Amino acid sequence: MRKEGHVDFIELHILHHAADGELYGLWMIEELAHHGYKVGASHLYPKFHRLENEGHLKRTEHVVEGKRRKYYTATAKGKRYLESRKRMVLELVREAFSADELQVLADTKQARRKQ
Amino acid sequence: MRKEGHVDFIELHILHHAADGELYGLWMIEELAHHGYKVGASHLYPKFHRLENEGHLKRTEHVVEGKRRKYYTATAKGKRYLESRKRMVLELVREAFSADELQVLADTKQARRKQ
DNA sequence: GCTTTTGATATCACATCGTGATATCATCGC
DNA sequence: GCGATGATATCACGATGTGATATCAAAAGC
Repeated sequence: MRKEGHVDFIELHILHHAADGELYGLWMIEELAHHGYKVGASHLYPKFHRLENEGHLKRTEHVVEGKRRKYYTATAKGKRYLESRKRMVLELVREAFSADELQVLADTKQARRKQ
Repeated sequence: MRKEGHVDFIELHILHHAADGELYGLWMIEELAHHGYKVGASHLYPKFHRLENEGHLKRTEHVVEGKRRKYYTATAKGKRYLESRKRMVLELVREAFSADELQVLADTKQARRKQ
């Protein structure tokens, strides 16, 4: 892996949330679990470290509710990388889903926005 | 990898095409290249073998235009597996894309269908 | 104020997977 | 037959994923 032009789904979820705000390990593990991804700490933390080394994530350590956590946010580079991968996801979606499925998807999203 | 509940993008592309009709190695490599995935033979063939062993793909070997090829199609199990993974993709898409992006996607798909 | 518990991060040893290079194989054109 | 071509297979190595276990800091119990 790590080859230019591949899509790692868990990485995408991480970067998506990190582009939106702060996240930390255990929270991310639960978030992924809600989506059906069974990701352990030994999978996630090394990924964080790699993404940080690559300059896609930025770490800020602080204490919340008496818990020492390492929060990550996406860097500008991380956001650009995320967008490029999202474009690849769209290509698969456009190809593999029917027009009806996409319309339902767009509708439910639109409806939620109006609430 | 190979953990229950994870999404492998290249596998998804393979299964999508295999659910639609026959495919073989070199064709799949080119198809993936068009989408920006730089996948080599040493990546793809072992994947085929694994998917076949798992009962997700079925192989039928025959000669076309004087070329001996191993064609794969998705089994019923492979199609069910594909659908379950597609649902996970939709969850990411619903979360990571804006209503406008999804509407544009649905529209372009609809337009193409009418041609 | 020391110990246990709890939330959190880190790492170890092993397995699986991805990668470039190289080998093998069957058929065609000559 | 023999080289060229399209196609599949595999090797050796590096990168990643995995379950188990360790470590760490602060809070709660006593």
